[in-house]
Amino acid sequence: MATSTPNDNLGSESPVPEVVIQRLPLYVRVLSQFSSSGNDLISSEQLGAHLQMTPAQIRKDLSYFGRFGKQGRGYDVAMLEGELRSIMGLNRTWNAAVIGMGRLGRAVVAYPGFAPEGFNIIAAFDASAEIVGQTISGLAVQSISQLTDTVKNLDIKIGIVTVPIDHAQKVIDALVKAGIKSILNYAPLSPQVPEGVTIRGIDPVLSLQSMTYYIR
Amino acid sequence: MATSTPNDNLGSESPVPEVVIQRLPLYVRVLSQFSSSGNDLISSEQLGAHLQMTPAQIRKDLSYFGRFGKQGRGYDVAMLEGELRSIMGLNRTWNAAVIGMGRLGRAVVAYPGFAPEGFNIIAAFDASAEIVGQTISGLAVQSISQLTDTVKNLDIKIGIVTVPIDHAQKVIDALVKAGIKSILNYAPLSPQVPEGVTIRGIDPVLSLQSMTYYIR
DNA sequence: CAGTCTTTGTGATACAAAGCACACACGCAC
DNA sequence: GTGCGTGTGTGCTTTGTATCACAAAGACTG
Repeated sequence: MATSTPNDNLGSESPVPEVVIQRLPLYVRVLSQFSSSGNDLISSEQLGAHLQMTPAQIRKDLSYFGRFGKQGRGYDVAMLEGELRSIMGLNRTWNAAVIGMGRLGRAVVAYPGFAPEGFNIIAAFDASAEIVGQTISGLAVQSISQLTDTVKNLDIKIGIVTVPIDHAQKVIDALVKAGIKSILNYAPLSPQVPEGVTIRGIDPVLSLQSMTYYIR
Repeated sequence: MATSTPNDNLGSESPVPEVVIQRLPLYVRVLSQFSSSGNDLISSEQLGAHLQMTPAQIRKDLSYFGRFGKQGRGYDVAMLEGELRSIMGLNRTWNAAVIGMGRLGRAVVAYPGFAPEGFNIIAAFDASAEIVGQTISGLAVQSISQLTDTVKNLDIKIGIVTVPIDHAQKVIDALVKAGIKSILNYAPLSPQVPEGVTIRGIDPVLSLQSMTYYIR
């Protein structure tokens, strides 16, 4: 779905294309699979086969960040995974907050896939007075009015938006105002965010809609 | 996440770039919002403002399919939405099956967002003998061995994969073998699919991982 | 340790997508 | 019906991304 990200030409930092950044987590994933299946060396060819992309593209992508391979042998799986995690900021944990504790929000806080990857949901918010105060999956649901304070106090860096569509933009604005720079949006709208804030949308309907074209 | 799609140079049909196809549902969404807020004319400028993209790109995208606007006025909202829906194959309903009736599969079949957009989940499958036979959200869970038959009998065109990662590739292969050409994959792996099959992944972790780079 | 084989890293090249800018179509006013 | 304002559709240019292809680096072989 729609994504927006810093163009990142601030100063002279990374001129690394956004697409490349989006592929790195894929590499990390394949590498971790690969290493747990006993291999400790991998070639760009093998990596490419797993991801259905060309070896050249993988080498190009990696070359934005350094020289991690050895000619004639390939890449040390564990080492490359570590390097990529470090580049991406994945060798640490990140605190996240979920806003919207309806059906979807409950599913998100209960989802067991975040924590193992270092994403800890440590706060939950809702607008409804009936839900505020409840404990859901071990989280005490707070009022949205406490958002800014809690974000500051708990060092929350990521906001996950699971409110109904008609509240979504307001909530996103509030997150931005609270200083959040990374937002994961489950609401089916095209959100407006200022430059410098990255937002990614999760929207299965949009994915389905873009597939029917090919089977029409 | 990883997507794969027909390169679509079959015969001499549409040389329409994949990215364009992925944007059309966004246009449809904004148009439907816009019309329900009383407007019946929209310019590429306004559309662009909503989606944070340039007017020129929108006009270019639309020009792949025809000339829908009127100079000096813009686009008739309802008409354009209708045209786009027709182009995308969204002016009909599509039958879908969910494979994997664990936590995630249950959430998917219970999700109320699919049906209003014409995606009807009319079959559910699972490998576990305990789950097969249960009725979940009104669907009688079937054994995966019945997949091919049911797909044929019920005219199912879309497969939604919600099985654990270590079964996902097998299930995807089974769907492909059953003739499914559109797959929505919730399992966190990079699936292998033959050409001619479109697969889209829903993976919040991947989205989070590609955001941390910018706030590292 | 020379020769061969493999696989990287990367400049050069080809391809694809986005943006610009303007001619032209349409609507409206007078 | 002439003239003006607005916004489309699109050829051309610019920007961005992927691929090619090859030199150089390491490993292994006898």
